Amino acid sequence: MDDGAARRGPVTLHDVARAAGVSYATASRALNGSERNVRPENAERVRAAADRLGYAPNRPAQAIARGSTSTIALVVSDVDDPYFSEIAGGVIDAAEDAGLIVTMAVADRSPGLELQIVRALRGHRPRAILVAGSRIDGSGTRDSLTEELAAYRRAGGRVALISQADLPFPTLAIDNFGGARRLAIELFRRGYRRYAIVHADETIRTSHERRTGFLQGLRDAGGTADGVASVPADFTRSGGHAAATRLAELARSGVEAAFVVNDVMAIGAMTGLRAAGVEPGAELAVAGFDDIDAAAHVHPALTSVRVPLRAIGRRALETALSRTDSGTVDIPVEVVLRASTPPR
Amino acid sequence: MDDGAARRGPVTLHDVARAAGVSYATASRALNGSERNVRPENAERVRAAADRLGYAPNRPAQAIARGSTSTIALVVSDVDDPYFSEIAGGVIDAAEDAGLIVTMAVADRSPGLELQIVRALRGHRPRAILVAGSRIDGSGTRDSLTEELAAYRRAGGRVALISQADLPFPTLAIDNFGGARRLAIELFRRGYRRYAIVHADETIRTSHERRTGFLQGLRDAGGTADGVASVPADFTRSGGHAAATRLAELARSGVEAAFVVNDVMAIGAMTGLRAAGVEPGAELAVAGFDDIDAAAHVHPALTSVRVPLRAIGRRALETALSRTDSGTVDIPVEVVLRASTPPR
DNA sequence: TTGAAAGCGCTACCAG
DNA sequence: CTGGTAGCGCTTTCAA
Repeated sequence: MDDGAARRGPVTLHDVARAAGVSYATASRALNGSERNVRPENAERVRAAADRLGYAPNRPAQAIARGSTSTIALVVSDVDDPYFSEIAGGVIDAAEDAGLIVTMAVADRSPGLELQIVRALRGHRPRAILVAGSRIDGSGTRDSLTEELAAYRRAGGRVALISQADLPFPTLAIDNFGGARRLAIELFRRGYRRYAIVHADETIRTSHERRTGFLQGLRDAGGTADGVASVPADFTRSGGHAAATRLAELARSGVEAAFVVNDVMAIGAMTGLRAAGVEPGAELAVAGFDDIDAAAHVHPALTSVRVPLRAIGRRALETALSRTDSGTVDIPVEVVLRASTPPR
Repeated sequence: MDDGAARRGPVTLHDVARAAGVSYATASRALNGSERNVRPENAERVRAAADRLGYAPNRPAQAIARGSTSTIALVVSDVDDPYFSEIAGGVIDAAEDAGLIVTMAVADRSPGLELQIVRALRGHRPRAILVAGSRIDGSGTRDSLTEELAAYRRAGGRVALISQADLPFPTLAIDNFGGARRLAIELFRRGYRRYAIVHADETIRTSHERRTGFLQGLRDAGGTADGVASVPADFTRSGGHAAATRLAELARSGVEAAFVVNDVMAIGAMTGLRAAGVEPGAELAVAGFDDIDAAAHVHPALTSVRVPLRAIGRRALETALSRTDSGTVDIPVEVVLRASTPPR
């Protein structure tokens, strides 16, 4: 009755074959091969033996024999940020559907680290490498990253980027400029005339695009971009929170609405405002961008621009895997007006 | 000048060796081996060639040759939940320090899926499998999961569980009962006498432990657990949000404080309360559990029980990897009183 | 210090 | 339909 289950080391296909009384090759076919060319009776015996022994095929071995793995590599800037974790959720979902597993690395918003990570990941021979995260202008890492990814692709790998326009790979481009522009128009229509924009460093592409889009929207709506107060802040919740001090002052001096370049910061700002004695929504309208899950669940519910994060994650995987080399995929966004920007 | 970089397929060690004019074995030693027994001059040439060709060692091949991979498998219930993403962040950090990469799977709070995932993961021969997520009583999956993990370990794998006491593997146990108990005592000391508890299904171990711990604390503080209102809810933010309706009624009928079994739900509840016209903190004190990042950044800041999530992630990896088979590691928790439960 | 060659577990091709 | 076996890319003895 002892099939060797107590032996050290994993059960191998060899063990299974012996236990089932068939050849190595047959066992392989029964378990993983084309399924079609092995007598049902034998196949059954092999499967039974595998089960009994708790056999799990050695993936690295399969990978090397087949020349391709069943993993997807995902690089994000930060797992704790809902923006990225929602994207990651989408990728993981889609990967699971495709029988793939995802390895996740965190670049911590450092282009240098991001480069290192991609290099390391390449060695794992994933089916695809997905990189999510705002490009940082002038980091000097652009070319190396491109070269790294190009080498990977030359070797047969697939690549997709999320929100990193202008690298020569299939990219899911989020319409930051257009979304912010339309948000501005809607806000203007609701009656707001005096604005503040809370934004991050100008080298962060996303922040820059959203800010300029918003200003353009103001002009397009018939207003002016002059006199819009600019409040720089960290690209994090505490950044938003910290910016609230300044925002509270501005509110008291007549500013009516604040556009914060992402929801995480906006939520931080709302909390900070409340702490500073300014009621968000009532005394200062606040709008964000991304429409993360939490946006609809804060109080007042946050006006935002909906970015279909989970769908983007799924789509990124599909794009990478699809044979046809789609260039840039434009992801449409949509303004979502909520209670934090009541009509005035 | 053409080293074959334009050839299809990845650059192999063989290519590097040839380019450097040394043998395969030497190249291997120079790049990955014990480093010590290759002439510096040769080592340098190999490294240069590798660099020039953009060589990245084929990990699956190394894995099979060495008999061990450099990946860690992490199973969580949900990536979007800060509880898990903070843990994941800790794991990824620690893994990076150890030169390991983490593959992440999401069990979606389904014990069945969790089992399947562990089975699949086993095939990837990770160095360790880490499972985070509250055990669900009576799911009938306990024994199979144990067997799967045992088989993995028999084959040389390492295992660590987070908050899943009572499976026979090294476990990081969060003191749910004790933390909730001490929270109750502190709240009692602050003057609260009439309570409600928002909790999830009793089969969710974590929820159960926190609820009973809180009740015990009330008794230990000299109060009574009788008459504590029980509000069942989903183990999610919207669950907490939905529970707020009931909570608002209770507040109006004299309940002074609500203990919500986790922060995500508690934050949802605070938002819901505000929407229902009850000011959290002022009209109804609210306390949560976990002390996720957001807890300190909502308004009013949420009283909670601090669970060192990131540290737990790091620790889980260390525990799994450590030779000495530590049994259960007790993770201390700490009550953090904030503005959502002002003294009364 | 180096090279040759035997595996590692599995797939896939080639005969039977 | 089945078995034998040559690789896959790398590590690691074993000799030289």
